[in-house]
Amino acid sequence: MAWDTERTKGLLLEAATSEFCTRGLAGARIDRIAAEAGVNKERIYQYFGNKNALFDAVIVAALSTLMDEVPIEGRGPEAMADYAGRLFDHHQKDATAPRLLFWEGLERGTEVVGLPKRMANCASKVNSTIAALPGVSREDAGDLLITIVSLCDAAPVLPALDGLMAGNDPGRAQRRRAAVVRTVYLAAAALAAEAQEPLNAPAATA
Amino acid sequence: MAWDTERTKGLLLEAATSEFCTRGLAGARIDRIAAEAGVNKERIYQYFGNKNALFDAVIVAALSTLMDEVPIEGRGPEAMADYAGRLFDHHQKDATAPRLLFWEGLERGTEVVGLPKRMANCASKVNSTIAALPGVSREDAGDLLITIVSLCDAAPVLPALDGLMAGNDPGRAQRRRAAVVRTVYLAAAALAAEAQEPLNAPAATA
DNA sequence: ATTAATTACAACTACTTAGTTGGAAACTGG
DNA sequence: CCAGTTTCCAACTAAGTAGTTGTAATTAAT
Repeated sequence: MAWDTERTKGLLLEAATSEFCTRGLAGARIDRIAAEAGVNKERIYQYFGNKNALFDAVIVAALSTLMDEVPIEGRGPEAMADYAGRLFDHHQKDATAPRLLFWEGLERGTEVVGLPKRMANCASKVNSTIAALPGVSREDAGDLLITIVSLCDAAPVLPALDGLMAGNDPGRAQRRRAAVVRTVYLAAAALAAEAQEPLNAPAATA
Repeated sequence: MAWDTERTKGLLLEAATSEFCTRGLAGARIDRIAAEAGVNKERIYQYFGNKNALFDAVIVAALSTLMDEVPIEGRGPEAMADYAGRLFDHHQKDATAPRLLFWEGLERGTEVVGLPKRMANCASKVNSTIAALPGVSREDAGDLLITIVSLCDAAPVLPALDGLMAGNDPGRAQRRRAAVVRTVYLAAAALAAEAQEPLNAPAATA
């Protein structure tokens, strides 16, 4: 059996994803990642460089995977609401992506890694949004996507907020999901309507 | 001059707020907090106990201050949209509260400190929301508030998202603000309308 | 003043951390 | 089988880390 370096890299990346997801960049421990992967930690430095570069690799891999796993499908405001619902469900099942996204935002600020690939991913989502809502501007499509991401990704990262606001009743996750879907539908429908009749500009900004 | 222990505590809390805000719980350094406050670090252990307890004190102080600084005023969906706009502006000027909120969510999970006080604060906001939108249920009011917090607090914590989606054009912060305000208005108006005519239930959850 | 408590602080401890190194083991082509 | 390269790993290093302690200064009550 030849040295299966790809497998080792994969094990390391998987363990690192789990560790960074739960503890963040500052809280993650290289030794723990190596131990969980069953690999000597020196491999991390050979394959990825250092802790920061490993974090970068985890971020790029996880967020790019997510983009493929939850596509925008169909047409009209319903399609965007449906997308939001599926994104919400996905994050409810596995909070890796939203947690990594917020870790990155908090610990890295505006410094983004893997820019070209991620910009391409975002542009692709913007294009899908425009396809779903013909006539909507790129700016409005981007804003709608940010709204969707904010609503779907904040929920699993702020698990206590639900309980603080609504008490401990069961089924509040489902109600939260419904609220997100409805809000996104309303926002998308407003953009679509505005795109149809752009002449009577509503004073929405006031 | 007597021992001004309150001043010392205040200096420590201020320095700790800044340190935890930028670096989080795992990334913060006790030595750095003491140095920035111009106080010996042993004082931290006398006054607050340990690093975690200091973090707790910072969280409770910062979030409770915020609740008072940005009140819900007026009636109708416009009032909720206005509240969202002021919250957005507040966080744009000073991202301390949203950053601490997300640090807490990521590093602490569901374990919330200062529960009674914070539940009271949330209940107060829920009551204000119900006052602004008569007939709305506590659950829907809480959901609307979570929507507002998600939209307003995610923006300063994910500063890169804007650029990734919409490019680097200036004024995108203002457009984002307008989008948040409009979205909140639509969500609040829908809840208000539903409260007026509760008999024909729209299939919003489907 | 004297005493007893509190507040301040520098030095210290025990431990953990990211990152390195030197050499052994496993694979490759000849 | 052999030389050269790559992969592996245990032990090591140098620099922090949270938290403690012994002691001196400050205060207020006697």
